[in-house]
Amino acid sequence: MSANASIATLFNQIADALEVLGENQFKVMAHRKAARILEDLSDDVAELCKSDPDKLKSIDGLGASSVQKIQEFVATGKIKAHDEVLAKLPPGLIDVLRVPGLGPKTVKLLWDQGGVTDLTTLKSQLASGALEKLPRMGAKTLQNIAENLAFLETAGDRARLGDAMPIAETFVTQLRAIKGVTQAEFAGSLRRGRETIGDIDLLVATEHPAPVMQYFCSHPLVAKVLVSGDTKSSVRLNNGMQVDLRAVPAMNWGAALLYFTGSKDHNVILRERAIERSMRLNEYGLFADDGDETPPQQRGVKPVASKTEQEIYIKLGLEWIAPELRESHGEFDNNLTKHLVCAGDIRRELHCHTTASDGFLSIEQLIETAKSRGFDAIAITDHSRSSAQANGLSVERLREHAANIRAASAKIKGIHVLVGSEVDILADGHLDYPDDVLAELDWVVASPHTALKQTPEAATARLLAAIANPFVHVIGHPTGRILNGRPGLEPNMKLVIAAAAKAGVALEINCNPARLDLRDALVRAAHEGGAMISINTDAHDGEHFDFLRYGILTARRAGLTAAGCVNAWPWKQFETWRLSRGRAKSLKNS
DNA sequence: GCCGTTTTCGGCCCGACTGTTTTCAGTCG
Repeated sequence: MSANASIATLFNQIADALEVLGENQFKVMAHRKAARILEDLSDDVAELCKSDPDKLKSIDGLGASSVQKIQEFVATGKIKAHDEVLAKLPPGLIDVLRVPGLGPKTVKLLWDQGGVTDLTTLKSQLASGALEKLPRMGAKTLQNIAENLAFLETAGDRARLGDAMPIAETFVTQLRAIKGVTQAEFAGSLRRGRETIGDIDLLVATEHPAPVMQYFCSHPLVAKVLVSGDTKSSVRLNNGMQVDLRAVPAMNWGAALLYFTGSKDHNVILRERAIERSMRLNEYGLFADDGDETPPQQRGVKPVASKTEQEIYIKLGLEWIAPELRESHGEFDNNLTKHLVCAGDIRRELHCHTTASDGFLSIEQLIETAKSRGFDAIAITDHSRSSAQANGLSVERLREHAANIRAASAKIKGIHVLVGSEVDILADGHLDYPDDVLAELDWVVASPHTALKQTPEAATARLLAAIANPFVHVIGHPTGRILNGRPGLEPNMKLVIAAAAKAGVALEINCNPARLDLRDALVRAAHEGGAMISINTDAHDGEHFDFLRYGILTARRAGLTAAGCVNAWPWKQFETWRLSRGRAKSLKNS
């Protein structure tokens, strides 16, 4: 685990412990915010402590106390304040907070008066009936705790973006079909395009929410209704995923969509801007602050803005900010919305596989698929010889495959076909084919597939060696991570990005939702560091071309522009760059 | 704990829903 992730974990644990101990809630929130900042930070904090400690101190949300803790961890591997605050609680008590519905107050009560010290004692105390005499512990509450504890024991990780999106879209389509529903969208982290999703947030506009709530709670995918109110319901699906639905009148649509899209930190800043302008913002709208404590929407006060997100941003002195940027990462000072790359900008696919290695489409099918999507080119990049598990090509098979690709290309007009390879970057940084073989190719994606647990130093040297090879165009899925699977390489990305920028090698956003590699924060660092980005689906089948949307969301979260993405460049510009690498040959038919 | 174009002290977002309550505490997002 990186230092950033380790420290973020400790900060979250401090927050959990402080909360159970009943400490100031703003102190708790400050620790959680610091943890979020560390998780999203592209720089390695250990590196930063050494090379640029001032940058650490300048990060908004990290104060003197947090910086001191970070420096302490980097120097000693521990945080004294963490040890001290956790020593005040039984070792397993903060795990009890993970049970849905159990917050700090209840956990404190269970500990003080119920003999609960961890998840095991919670289970045994529930079974023994010892908790029944506690205040506010009725039969219903105890039953919910037992059910939620059982759920926690089987619950998996956060859902991947690519798993949550199709489910959300199914619901949205069905909700839109209900009479009286004028609008329906998914919101939350899904709309912001985060790589993993805690739960799916759905929003509908309707003047008649009752039938919508009834439809939702009785949906065939629903395993358990968690909450069901007049305007808000939550359910757990058969696959364990939680889905929340909120219904609002059409006139409140924009305010609600803004509110439920988040992020939390983005919304806090919006509300602060509202207060600075003598207004208040909630999920019903932006209202003039008249000093009355009762919420304005309950008094029939007409909002200043509420129907669309755009008009709310405008009244707050801002232009609309794309959901992918709403993470409080500088979007208020530098709103890149108008410049972000979008799916329509993508003109070519530069990493995909045929049946020659581990794909499911023939060369012809792959080319036709790319053509049908309106692409001007496709690079066919089957695996190299070391990827035996993926039926990687020997040099002989590669040459035969190349001839087959050129033959197919000659038959299919209207699209450029690049003969390429996804070449393994071996553990020591050597590529899986010798340079004279690479020189026969139009296009080279170099990717790590094995030895993904090597040290950061070895990983850095490995990627730098691949970048230094003059035949390489793109480093494919640079870290090799699998979401909810394996962490992958942890190279010094500052050095990798600088080298890629200098050499003119692109770094990939692999769109496969299990990968999304590079991840958003590293794409941001790469783009800002002057490295080119290549967004590729790594398609092994026709439908994998649809993964592009996930790569685009990741790119937009990073503030990537079309100009920074080689897949979006005009063909001539792309060719000039491609041919500048190694001795790649120009296409016969170009 | 963090922050500052009125502030180095005094604020820091707020509403829906549930369960246990006779008026509200706790959780969640």
